[in-house]
Amino acid sequence: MKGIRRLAQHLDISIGTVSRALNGKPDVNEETRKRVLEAAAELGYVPNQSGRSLRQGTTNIIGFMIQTGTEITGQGDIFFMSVFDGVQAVFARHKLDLVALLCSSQEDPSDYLRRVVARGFADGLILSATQRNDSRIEFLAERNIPFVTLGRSLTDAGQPWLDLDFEGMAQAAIDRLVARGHRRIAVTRPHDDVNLGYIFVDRCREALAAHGLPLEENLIFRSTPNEAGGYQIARDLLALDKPPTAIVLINETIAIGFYQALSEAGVKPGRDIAVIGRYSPHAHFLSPPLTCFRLSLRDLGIALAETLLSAMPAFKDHYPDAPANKVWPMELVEGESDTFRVSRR
Amino acid sequence: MKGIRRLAQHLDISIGTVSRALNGKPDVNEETRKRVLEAAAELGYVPNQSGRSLRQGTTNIIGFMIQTGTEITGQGDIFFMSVFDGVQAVFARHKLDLVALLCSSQEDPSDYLRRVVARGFADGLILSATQRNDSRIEFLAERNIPFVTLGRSLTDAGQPWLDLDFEGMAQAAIDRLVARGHRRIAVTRPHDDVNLGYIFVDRCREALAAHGLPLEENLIFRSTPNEAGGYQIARDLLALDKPPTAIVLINETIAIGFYQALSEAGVKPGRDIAVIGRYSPHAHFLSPPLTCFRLSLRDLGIALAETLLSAMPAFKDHYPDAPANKVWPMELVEGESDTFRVSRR
DNA sequence: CATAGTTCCGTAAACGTTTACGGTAGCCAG
DNA sequence: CTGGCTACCGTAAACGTTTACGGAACTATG
Repeated sequence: MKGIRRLAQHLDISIGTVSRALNGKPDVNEETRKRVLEAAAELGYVPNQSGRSLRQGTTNIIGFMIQTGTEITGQGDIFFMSVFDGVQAVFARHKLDLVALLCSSQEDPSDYLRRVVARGFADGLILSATQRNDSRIEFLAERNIPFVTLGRSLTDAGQPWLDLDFEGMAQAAIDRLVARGHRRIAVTRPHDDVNLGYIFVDRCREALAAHGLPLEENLIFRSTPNEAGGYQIARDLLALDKPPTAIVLINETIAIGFYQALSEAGVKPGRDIAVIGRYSPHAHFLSPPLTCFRLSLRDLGIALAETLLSAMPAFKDHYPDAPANKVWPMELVEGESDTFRVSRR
Repeated sequence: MKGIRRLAQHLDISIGTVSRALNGKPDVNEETRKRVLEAAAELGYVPNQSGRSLRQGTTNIIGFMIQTGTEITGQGDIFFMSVFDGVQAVFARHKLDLVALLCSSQEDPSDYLRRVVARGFADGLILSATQRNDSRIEFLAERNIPFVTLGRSLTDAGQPWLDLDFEGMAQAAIDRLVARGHRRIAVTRPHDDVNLGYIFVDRCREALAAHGLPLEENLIFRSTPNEAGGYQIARDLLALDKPPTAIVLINETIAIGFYQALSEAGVKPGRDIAVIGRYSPHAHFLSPPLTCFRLSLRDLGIALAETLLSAMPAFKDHYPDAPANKVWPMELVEGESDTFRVSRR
């Protein structure tokens, strides 16, 4: 005899009463409920997840899908760990558990979803590393599986999404650099599948145009979102006949490699070139400290969770005014990497 | 009508045959199997996970438990993403899925296990951030849930474990530095709960003793395993009356902050002090490049998976000679941060 | 032709829960 | 005493699978 039956037998009451007692249902004497809870603790009983979700049609699990093995966004684990923490803070209130669904770099993300999610593994999903065209979105929308994406996509099934405010960052960075006299400003972008590259570069172009300046095509640097990519960018940049006087880095970790390549060439950020980047724990420990855009990842996680829950019928009424779409603002952290000014002539 | 019944009705055969056909059981005509598979693809049928695991008593899911919100090990996401990738490479062969179980920093890890794992959520577990005394180990051992830990623990229930070879690193680093004339060598360690600190420091002490040298207590630096921790260490170190001439850093990211604090004081690694650390993608992009110990995280993941499977009855015979315990060797990557020599006098 | 063996398939039980439903006992009002 | 209400509890069905078992239809063997 196992499970709830064992508990019921031990207490000499029916399994129905045991179940009701454990789940806080009303139709049970407070005295017996107390006995049940005590016995459950004593015997170490925990309800079987499969039995429960089979009956209820719900798993109380939310999946956060991330890809392993590759670096798509260059957002390190610090990034995810912080976001996770915010998400969990919300889910804990509803007895939901968060797990990270790890899609191997060997497997197509949509196949992965079909394999694991379509079997009723999770009640809802958070998608990260959203692609510019993302078939996962259609897949989930067709099946009516609640989800929210971290990152906008051209694929639009009316899904909720949150994203970082790359437009705001582009606008603020360009305005700031132009105000300091820069006229030839470089920007970086990740590879073609990543939507934020388009969003960011387009807005940089607009912001420059508003000042009557062009975004020169050879000043748009494409790279992998890691240290080596930043290193390569700096090398390419310095090899130009007429290098730019300022640059905006879109990824976090590329700053490290970028600084190093500059250093090897005797070029110093803030003195010889203006650099603006993204915050990461190391940003403050570069020489000079990186001027960068930061946001609260924990708060972002909280917002992700609330937006997802507002898309789930069972929790919708708890979050009446959670935004379905939102760009998350970033704040500027002043460093000394962008103090280089260009005088008008 | 839903699920397998719908499929069976559509094909006008029994659900038993459908199930056998889908699961590759022998007692089914190849012709009908073909029809079933086609119909399943057409109707988009995927078996329900709860129903299946309720019946089989197995979930085909392996959990990799990590803690969110806090930085315990200072191993970034790059660390986990790479390990995950190796683990998945093995699991894919057995149709096992890997998910990361995210334990909030707000919750006790053992309570977490009780809540989610004890309900039959996963068939096996990989534990990371193993503590010096870790109650999770007892909990899992009592319940006969197969698991392997990444990191040794004093808590010994005969569980399999893998760990990085901190002894080998300590020995090689100390020998190398002593050979270059250093006699006052500092080491770092994480906070008290983390076992590797004891392992590492103890071996450093032994290695020094073999050369007739002491490990001075005030040259053991304790810090958080992040950039800020490294910064603080360097500040404390430079403030000493008689700073050491060499240091071995046990965490990956502390090197960045350490370098920065040195730089601010005009002290240069390789020229004024010898530094040896741990590999991370940024190690090569520091100035000068960090001499560090590296290992293949993907291979480590593969070994973790194989060791876990060899502890699971259902897969034991596939991995007859997977080691139950192993320290994973690290290789030295030569940089220029440890070229500083001290002449005997 | 009888028997045994093989191949394939259908039936039904089982996994561990939750929950709709009905029933009993006690109480109170008429 | 009757009827209705409340409080509590037991029964059994249901969730979607897998699989042991048995049986039907053939084939092969003697």
